Amino acid sequence: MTIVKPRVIYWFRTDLRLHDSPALKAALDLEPEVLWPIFTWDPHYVYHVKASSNRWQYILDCQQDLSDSIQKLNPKSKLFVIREAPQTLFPKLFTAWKPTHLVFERDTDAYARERDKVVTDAATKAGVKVITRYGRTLWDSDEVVRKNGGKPTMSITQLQAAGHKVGEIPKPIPAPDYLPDPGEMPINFDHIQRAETVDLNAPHRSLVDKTYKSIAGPKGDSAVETLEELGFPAATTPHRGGETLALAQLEKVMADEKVRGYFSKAQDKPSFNRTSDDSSFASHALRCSVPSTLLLANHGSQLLFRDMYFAAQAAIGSPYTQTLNNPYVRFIPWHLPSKYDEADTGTMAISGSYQVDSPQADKWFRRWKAGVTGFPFVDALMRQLRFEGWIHHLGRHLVACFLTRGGCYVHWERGADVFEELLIDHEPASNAGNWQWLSCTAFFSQYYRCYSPVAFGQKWDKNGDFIRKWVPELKHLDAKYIYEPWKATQSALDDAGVRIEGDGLDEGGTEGIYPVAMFDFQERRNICIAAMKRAFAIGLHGNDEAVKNGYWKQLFEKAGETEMEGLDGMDSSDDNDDEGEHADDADHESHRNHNPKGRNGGKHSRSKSSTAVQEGPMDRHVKKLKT
DNA sequence: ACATAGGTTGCTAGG
DNA sequence: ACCTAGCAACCTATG
Repeated sequence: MTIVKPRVIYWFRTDLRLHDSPALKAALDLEPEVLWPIFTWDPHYVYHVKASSNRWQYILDCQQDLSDSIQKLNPKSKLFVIREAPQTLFPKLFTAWKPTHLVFERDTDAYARERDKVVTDAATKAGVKVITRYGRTLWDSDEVVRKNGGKPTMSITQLQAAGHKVGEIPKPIPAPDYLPDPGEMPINFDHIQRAETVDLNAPHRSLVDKTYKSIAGPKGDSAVETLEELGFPAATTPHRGGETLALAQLEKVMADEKVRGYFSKAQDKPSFNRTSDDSSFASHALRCSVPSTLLLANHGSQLLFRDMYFAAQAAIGSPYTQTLNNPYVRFIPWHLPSKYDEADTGTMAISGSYQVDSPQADKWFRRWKAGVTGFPFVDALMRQLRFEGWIHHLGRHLVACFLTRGGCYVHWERGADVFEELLIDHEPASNAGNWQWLSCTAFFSQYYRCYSPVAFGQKWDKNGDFIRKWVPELKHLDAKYIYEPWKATQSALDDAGVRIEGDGLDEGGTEGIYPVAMFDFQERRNICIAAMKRAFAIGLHGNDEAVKNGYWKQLFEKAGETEMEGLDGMDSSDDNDDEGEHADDADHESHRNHNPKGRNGGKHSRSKSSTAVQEGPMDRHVKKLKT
C-alpha cells in the first residue's frame, strides 16, 4: 500500500491574505506535498458586476501583494492567476494536475454559493476532497443564522444574541512561516474564453478587453492581470490595496490611538478629509486584506454591523440585494426602479438597468452621480468618491439619504449600483444592507430623521475646507455661504470669482461656474417624509403579490400619493430642471409636484412586520381584485 | 396583551 | 462649546 501525500489546490477568492485564514491553515494542516495557490478570473465579476478602474486597481494590488508574500515564503511559488471561469476550469485541472484536495474560504452571497456548488460537485466526481472554512466575518454567518432560528439577523440585538450562542470569537491565526512547493501545472486542455455577451463594464473600458485572451496571461507566466489586460484606463485613487500595507496601517492606527488615549473609545469626530491615516481605513482594509478579528479591538461596533449584514445575506439568499422577492425589505415606489430580467423568472434578479419613469428624477440621479447637484457638500463627497474610490461612512450616509428618502426619492438600488462601481472597499452584503438602512427599507425605519446637506457637514467643518478641496469652483467663497451658495450675495460671488448657473451636466468643467441647486431642500424633505409616511402605512414588502403584479400602484393612487414611480415629472415643470435653453416657459404648473395632504393609506391593511414573510391579508385582497 | 425603553450617526431653537 | 426639548412617530426587544 502506498501512502499518497496530499496535493492541495488552495483557491484564493476574496480572501487575498495570509494572516488569520482558517482555510489556509486547514490546507497546511494536511501537510501537503505540493500546494498550488491559485486565483481564477471569474467572468461573472468581470462582466456582470460594475467596477471602476479604481476598484480593479485595488483588487490587483491585493493580488500582487499576496503573490509577493507567497514568493517570500517560497521562491518557487506565487499566486498563480488563471484566466478562465472556475466552473469550466476546475474539472480540467482535476484531471491534469491530479490534486487530492481543494481548499477555499466560504462566501455568503448567492452567486458564489451556486458557483462553489458546481465546483464542489465536479471535485466529488473527480475524487478530489473539498475542504472549506469561514473567515471573512467574526462568526460563521451560517452558524449565526442557525442560532437565530434560521432567520436573517435584522437587528444588532439579534446578531449579538446569535453570535453569543455561536461562541467565542477565535483568536487570529498568524500567517504561515512556510509554504510547500507548487506541483507541476500542465495546461494540456482547451482554454475556454468567455462566452458571455453581456458586459456591464463596456462603457468604462478604454482599451480592448484581453482578460481571457490566454489562459496564463500575455507572458504565459500566470502573473497577476494588469489594468491594460482588463481594458481599463489608469486608476486615480491614491489608496493602495494589499495585506502588507493594510496591516502596517492597522499597527500605526493602534499605536496612535494608544498614545492619544483613544484606545477604548470607538469614535473620534469624523474627519471627511483624512483617509488612510485614521480609523476609517478599516473599511477598505477589510475588503480583502485585514482579517476582521484583528480589527475587533478598536472597530468592534462597526464589525458587528458587518456581521449582521453578512448573516442577513446568508439567510435571505439572492433577493437580499434587491427589493423584488425580498420579504424583509419594505416596498416604496421610488423613482427609477430596476428593470427585471423577464427571461429569468426563477430568481427575478435585477438586470442592471432601470426604468426612467421620471425624466426629472433621472436628471437628479445623473447630477448626484456626477457630483453636480448644486449642493456643495453632496458634490464634494460624490467627487471624492469618483476620484479616490473612498468616502467617510458618514458621508455615505448623507449622500445615500439625499438620493433616496431625503431628497430625490430615487430607488436605493440605483445608489447601490453606483457605490458598487466606485467604492474600492465595496462588499455586496454591506453595500446592500447599508443602502437599505439609509433608505429606511430595512434594518432602520426612522425616516423622519433626515440628514441635511447643509447642516450635517457644518457640524464638524464650519469653514468648509472639505468642500474647498473637492469643489474648487467655490474655493474662495465666504464660509457663510459655502454650504449654501444659493444664498450668497452677488458681491460675495464676485469676490470668490464664481457664477452659479446651469445644471453642470453638459460643460466639461467650465472654470468659475458652479451649478444651480437641483431643488429646494426643505421642500423636498417635507415631500419625501410625507411620502414615506404613506408608504409605511400601506406597508408592502418586496415579496407581496401586489408588488409583483403591479396592483401596488392602485393602492398608492387610492391613498392620494403623487410622489411615486411613474406619477410625476412626465412634464418638465420644475423650475430648476430646464435644459438651459427654454428657461422662460419653465414656470407653468410649478405647483404640480405638491402632495395633496389628507387621506393616508393607513386603513389599507397595515401589514404587521411579522406577516411580511407570509401571505398577508393584503395578498388575498389583491388576488380577489385582480380577477 | 400592553406598556415602555431604546435605537451607530437628525435638525432646530433656545439656554 | 455643549446640553435639552420638541419635532413626528418608525421598529424591536423586554417584561
